[in-house]
Amino acid sequence: MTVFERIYEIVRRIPSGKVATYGMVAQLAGNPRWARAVGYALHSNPEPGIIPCHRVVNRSGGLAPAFAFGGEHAQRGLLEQEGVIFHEDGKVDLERCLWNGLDEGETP
DNA sequence: TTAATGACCTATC
DNA sequence: CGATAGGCCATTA
Repeated sequence: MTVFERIYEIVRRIPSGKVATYGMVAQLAGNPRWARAVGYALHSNPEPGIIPCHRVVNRSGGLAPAFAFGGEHAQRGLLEQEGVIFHEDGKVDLERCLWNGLDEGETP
């Protein structure tokens, strides 16, 4: 049992059309300082295809400089396909697509 | 066990 | 706004 497993649980819980930040995942995982561990966990990506790493972005709303799926371009396409809004800067609209941590409980 | 690594975050200049 | 520095943590070799 590792933080690893826990992080995957959180990432998997991210609903489509929304994105979560490493810090958020870390916090949901149990500790807000696992941000780095989260990045490492996804980098390891022991279960590709099951873990939507493309839904995980940094605090700026931008992805890693070298995404594993095929680059940031691939991620942008995937997120756009899910309904995530992107800015001209190539960053995600955290104001609209940032996951609040709830599977369905929105905040109207 | 020690040392090294990393897809982070925050603060400061 | 861009760049730099430091700090935190877990995983791997």
